[in-house]
Amino acid sequence: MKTVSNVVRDYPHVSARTRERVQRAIDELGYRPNMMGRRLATGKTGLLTLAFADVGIPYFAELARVVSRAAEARGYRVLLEETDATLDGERGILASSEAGLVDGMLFQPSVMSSTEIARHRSDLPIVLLGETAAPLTVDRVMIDNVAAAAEVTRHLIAAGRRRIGFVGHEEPALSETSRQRIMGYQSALEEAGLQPDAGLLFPSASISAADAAAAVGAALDRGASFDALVCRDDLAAIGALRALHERGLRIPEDVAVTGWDDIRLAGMMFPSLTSVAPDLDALASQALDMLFERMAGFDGMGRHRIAPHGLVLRESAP
Amino acid sequence: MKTVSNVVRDYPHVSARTRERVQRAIDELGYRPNMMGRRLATGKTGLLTLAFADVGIPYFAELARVVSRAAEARGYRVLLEETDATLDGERGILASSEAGLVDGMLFQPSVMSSTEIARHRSDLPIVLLGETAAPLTVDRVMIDNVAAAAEVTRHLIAAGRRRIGFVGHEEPALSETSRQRIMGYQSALEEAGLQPDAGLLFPSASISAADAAAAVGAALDRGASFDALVCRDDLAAIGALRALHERGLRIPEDVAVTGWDDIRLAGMMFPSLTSVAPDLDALASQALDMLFERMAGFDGMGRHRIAPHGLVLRESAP
DNA sequence: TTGAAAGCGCTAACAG
DNA sequence: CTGTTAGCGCTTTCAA
Repeated sequence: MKTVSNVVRDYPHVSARTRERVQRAIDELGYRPNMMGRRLATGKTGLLTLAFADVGIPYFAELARVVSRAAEARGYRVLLEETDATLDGERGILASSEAGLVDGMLFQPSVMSSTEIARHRSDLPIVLLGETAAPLTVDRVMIDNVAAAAEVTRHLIAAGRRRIGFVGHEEPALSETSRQRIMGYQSALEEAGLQPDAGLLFPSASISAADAAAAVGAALDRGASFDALVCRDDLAAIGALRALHERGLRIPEDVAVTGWDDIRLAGMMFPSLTSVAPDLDALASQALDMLFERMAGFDGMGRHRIAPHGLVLRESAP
Repeated sequence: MKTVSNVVRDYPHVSARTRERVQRAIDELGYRPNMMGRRLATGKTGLLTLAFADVGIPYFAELARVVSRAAEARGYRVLLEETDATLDGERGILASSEAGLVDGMLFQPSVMSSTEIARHRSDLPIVLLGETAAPLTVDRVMIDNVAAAAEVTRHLIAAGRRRIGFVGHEEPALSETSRQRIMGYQSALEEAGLQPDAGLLFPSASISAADAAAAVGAALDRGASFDALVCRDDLAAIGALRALHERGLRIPEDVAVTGWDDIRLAGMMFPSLTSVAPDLDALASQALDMLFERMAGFDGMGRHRIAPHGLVLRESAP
């Protein structure tokens, strides 16, 4: 029994002859190791949960891809879990009454508060993704949203834009993501001596191109005037493009537009989207590094890491 | 031990008093049932694999979402597996040397041949998704691609289009998906007395908007002339829109464009995309129905089911 | 209605 | 280097 186990797992101290004999039997019988047995015995499942709002949102889909590849490289598989950005959904993720299904979890909360996350004392190693306020006790990776938002805003200012709006944040309850991006946007305006104008903030009913288009369209129809839009994410930017196109405005001549996330389709819009590009590979590997350290027993304070980002200049805001 | 097990699983024949006593102990101790133990004992894992090329492709991301919700409603979780549309990737999925990790699998092959799939005698219940030729022995769900392609082509013909191209299939090796769509397209042309023109087939180097844009752009630049494009999928359509825009052609006035899959962003393009809309909910639930029957022991011939589809008319081909 | 015993398929510790 | 003996945490008989 043990010898077979050793052969299956490539344990070195097995004589070539025995190994070969066992292997032949394995092949003949079509034996497949049963994971559940192995995992019960070792206590490791080889599974990770990746939880976020909705795979149908391109950013998350691309994140899932990157995480899943990175996990696979470390011998892990990924279980996808969607919260629909609801409190219940997110609580369900943390509560998930069954233990031992996964060895660790990568979790991007949308609405849960830092304190509620902190209160959840679970034995499951967790690393948080994204900007939602993370408790000091929990690891987290994000990009520097404030800095990136300031960069993109500065880029517009340098191109001569003076009335710069912001599109796509939630209302009335701002997500931490939106808050940080708006902070960066505002600080860049102020640093250039421009007056932030609350009338140039255009919230969207949901994270979707359709709602962003509706918001920008309504603003234009009631006479709002701006020469650039910083969008919370690429979906909002795509919606903004659509609303502007519909009303015959030229992009970027009349209004420059920037997105965020640099999703695959960003370059295929017309005009193509200038966008903040988080380094997903770095983000995923930093997150997994910390998660594996936790799984290996590390029990220190929460580490908060910053993943790099870039700004990809395209036609919508050259 | 057994009594606790009974309480945990809500087995009815436990006295109220005992149940209450056990429950209190569970709460105090923070006991969580360990899935691996349960699953080893029952032989069921509660896990399903969903395998396809790439979650970064919007259609697959949306499919993942629908499947994952439908599976959850039946008490199952979904393990995501990507093949990158490579033969090795797909073989790896079928071979996956460990048994017992999942109870069943939904698999959308991209390149594997029907015979190779058939040859793979595995004890794992499988249902195939999509058009790739499926062996008679294996269950499969798809939409009627030939019919849908004919419908969309007829729609263009009815709108007065006469030189209708097809965009986005592979070259030189056509996928079964593309083959069926081209068949439907061609049959609608012929039925209207239009001459199919091989010069109006514009293959794309990959399933991506960028390559489709390059293909359509190159065709236009070498003088190809057409008044409508049936695109293999929405990504190809988005690429086609881009190439047409770049060259100052009006859509739909000069060229009408149709997509396929009706991804979320289809309605947000400018102009918004007319698209074939597969009924993903129906597709997922039919697939899961058959999969659960297999998991329950059904061992008959492969069932080949057709899920419904619609045609969503939007600005690009009203 | 409750409890005792056996075993799911594997690995870890130990002995030979 | 190989084999034996105990579990991992649960469920499933089967008795009490």
